[in-house]
Amino acid sequence: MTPGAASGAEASLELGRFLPYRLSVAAECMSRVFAESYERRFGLTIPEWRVMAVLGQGEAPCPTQAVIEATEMDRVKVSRAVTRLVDKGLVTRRTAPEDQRSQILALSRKGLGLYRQIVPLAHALQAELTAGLGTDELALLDRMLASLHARARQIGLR
Amino acid sequence: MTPGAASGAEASLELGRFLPYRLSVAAECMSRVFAESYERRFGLTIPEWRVMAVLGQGEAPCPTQAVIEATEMDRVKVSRAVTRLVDKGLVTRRTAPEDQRSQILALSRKGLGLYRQIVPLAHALQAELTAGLGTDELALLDRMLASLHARARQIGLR
DNA sequence: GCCAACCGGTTTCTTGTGAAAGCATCGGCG
DNA sequence: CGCCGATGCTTTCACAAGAAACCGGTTGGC
Repeated sequence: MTPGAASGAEASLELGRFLPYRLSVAAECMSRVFAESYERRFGLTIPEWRVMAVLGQGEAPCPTQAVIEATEMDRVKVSRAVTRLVDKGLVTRRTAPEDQRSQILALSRKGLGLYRQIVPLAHALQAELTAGLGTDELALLDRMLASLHARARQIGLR
Repeated sequence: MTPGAASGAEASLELGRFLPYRLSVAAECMSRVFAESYERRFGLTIPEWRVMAVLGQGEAPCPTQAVIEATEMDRVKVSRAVTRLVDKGLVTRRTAPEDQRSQILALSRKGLGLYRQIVPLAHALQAELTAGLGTDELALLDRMLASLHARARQIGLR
């Protein structure tokens, strides 16, 4: 922190040291890298990938609602991603027997195959990005992101 | 890290532990909080606020190009944000004498007034969000974000 | 000087997003 | 049973974002 500016009430603000900005820019840049990679190699968008990621982990069929929660994405976004994935034959969608409104999603055989191709790439890309950081640092990063996320969420809902 | 999953080549991937996802979700959530606050209290969008933040720091008139670089935003985004700010009377725009293509931007008196209102709020909100973290941790976070950003950028440009 | 490539910035066009409305189903309560 | 609010998901609508085309203005090579 700049000498003579210890309190939280400075008159000026350097964007480059402003956390929300830093976080947003870093996240965006990172997302772009992944988005491009997924798009180029697998023809997937990030929302589509996120849905597949949820369906792939555990491989259990899963109601849409659970996907919405697990991906933290908008209902609409999920709905559209699922539609596209079904069109591509990567995901199956059947209405739940016990509640006809809800839908049970699962990876198709083809989808599972693709998922198994993507996962190693995702891990590799993540490793490449985090190469400069130690595992203990990464653990701390994780905790900090969780803390920031939780607080933002708390403030966000009024 | 999960026991028995030390290498980077796991068969599965838990979205909740996947850094780009975590980062993206946290940043988005945080942005929403700020966006809502800026909008509600000052009628500004985040792109608009970023432009003002750059113009406010140092208060020196500044060519558009510099704003584009400092905010890491798209040319188009900046162009539109500036237009709106000029319409609102918060920013002045004159063509540079030495190069008629380029434009020199600055906060108007009114804009500077608003800027001085926003800065303390921004700091306060940031403080609230980071309340759970120590200053040393925050410094580390800053370094890690820089590292991730730099690597992503490097990978990004082919 | 003149023309072509270039550059700063805006406009156009396509696409993705989320809020709100819509549609179908479900569960509770009279 | 039959209504009515709640719920799961989709569609519509308005708008923001970025790619590419565009429009002066500038610069460098001849």
